Amino acid sequence: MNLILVGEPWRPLQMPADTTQDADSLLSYGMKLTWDINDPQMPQEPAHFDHFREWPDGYVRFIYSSQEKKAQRHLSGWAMRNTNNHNGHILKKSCLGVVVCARACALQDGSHLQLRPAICDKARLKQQKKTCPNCHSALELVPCRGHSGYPVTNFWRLDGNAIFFQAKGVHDHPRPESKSETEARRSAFKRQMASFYQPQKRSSREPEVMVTDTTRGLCSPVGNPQDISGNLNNMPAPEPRELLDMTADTSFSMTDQSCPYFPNSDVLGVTCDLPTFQGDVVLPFQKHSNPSIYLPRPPWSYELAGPVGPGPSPYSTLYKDPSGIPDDTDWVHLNSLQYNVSSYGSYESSLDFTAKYHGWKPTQGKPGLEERVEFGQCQAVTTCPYYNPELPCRYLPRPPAGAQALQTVITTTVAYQAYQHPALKHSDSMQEVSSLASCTYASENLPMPINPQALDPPDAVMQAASPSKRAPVKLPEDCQVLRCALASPQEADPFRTDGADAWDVCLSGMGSVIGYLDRTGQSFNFDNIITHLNITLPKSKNNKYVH
DNA sequence: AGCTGCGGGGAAA
DNA sequence: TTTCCCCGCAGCT
Repeated sequence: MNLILVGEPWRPLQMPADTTQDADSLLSYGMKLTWDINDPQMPQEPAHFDHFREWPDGYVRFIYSSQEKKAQRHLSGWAMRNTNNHNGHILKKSCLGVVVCARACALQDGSHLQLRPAICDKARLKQQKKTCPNCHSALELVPCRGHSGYPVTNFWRLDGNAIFFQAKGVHDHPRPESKSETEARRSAFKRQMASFYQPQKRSSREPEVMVTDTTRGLCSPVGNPQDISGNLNNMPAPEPRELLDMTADTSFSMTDQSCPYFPNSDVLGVTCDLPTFQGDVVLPFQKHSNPSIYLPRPPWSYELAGPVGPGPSPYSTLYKDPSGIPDDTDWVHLNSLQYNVSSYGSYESSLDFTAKYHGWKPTQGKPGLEERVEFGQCQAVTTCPYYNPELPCRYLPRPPAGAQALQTVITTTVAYQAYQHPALKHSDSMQEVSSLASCTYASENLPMPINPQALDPPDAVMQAASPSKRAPVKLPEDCQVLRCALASPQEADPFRTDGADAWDVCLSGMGSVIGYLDRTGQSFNFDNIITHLNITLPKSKNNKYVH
């Protein structure tokens, strides 16, 4: 197949008339232009800027205004650390992954621990020495291998009045706690600690001392042990857009569960032991009925264990003394069941996907957009980064190791069906293709059909299904990725004025889908499966860093 | 203490 | 040569 993506540099890609409008509503501005972060000359004076994306994923490009504060700070929801690329003009960051419980213990609501790895090496080592606040087993760092076995990389480049952002790779791990959440929680913790040391002053007035977050319509009494976790009522005021998005979440109750509680009485006992507050203290979060309120990440599915790339598995050496007292402030209660999809941006992710999804309709397919990349063969790959031979079931709460084959079969079938639908109807009718699911390039905003002939279904299926194919799928450097996504303009953020951002739903692989559906008891039908096909494409030869 | 950016330098392909 | 990563340092919060 030939995904010919040759566009005139710095010019918006030409779209067929009947799809231009849709494309405009789905493309980020950065993706409409053809540029690479390493280009000697960047698009000059972009006409538009993209909204800041907190959770960029996939091979995406955005152009932010140089006035965008978050872009200025090179922020990301992902835990990105600076990586030296020996290029002073381009800031490169690589993803650190996510810190999880080594035993993948299920919290009270079935969710899993997903911490934000400390950026600082020393701090991260210190962090990993701590134990899971829920089961007291070790914490482990799940490295990101989403870019050809290497961590996903983000590039930032300031050029004129624009900040160019380019991401390479697809995160193959759940989202960690976002930086803002971490900071908010830590600051909240400090405030809570301060209040704890003034118990008498507060106790007499406790009914009056309500930390009210009017922006979220939440309040809870300070000093209540349940409040120690300090999350909801101490979260920073969201940006207007985020606030709007929260109110758009139909599952969000403004009244109930405003007071988080500790899911684990053991933990509660620990955290209520004031002396232990002096140091790092576990601050378990209780998931809100809508966890997106303060857990705005839809963790990737864990089910399909997979290779860890070139490096050794980090999981085998992480068990520690389970009797250790949790001493980490950095843990958050997540619901991985509802959020096995990846949405983009803090505002996108604040919405309850499960509530939205059923109202979605497939977007219109788009004829191949052009990218200044030379395409050749495409290869469907799975994203299975968590396989650990020693812990074969760690992310498979239900299927035992022996069920692998069964899951493989199911995965095969569904994967092929998911693939085949667009394939069978692709050639002449984009609308028919898109009636099933649109395949978007680079996961965000750029819908582009996948030519089925290049996907080579058997190969793709085999790779996704065969246990023997669990070996790391080495991809060409800087390969491009096509990700089938379901994007619904109708469901796009209604508060977004430019309509540039689409709701992309990307799963980390068919196995993830199956596992998710399996866990949630949903049937294997196409509507329940949002394909996430990674199509690798050869690297552009001129993709070099400017030195 | 931790985050961030810069830069030196080694390893691997 | 290119592209990784690790590491240390300094500035900042």
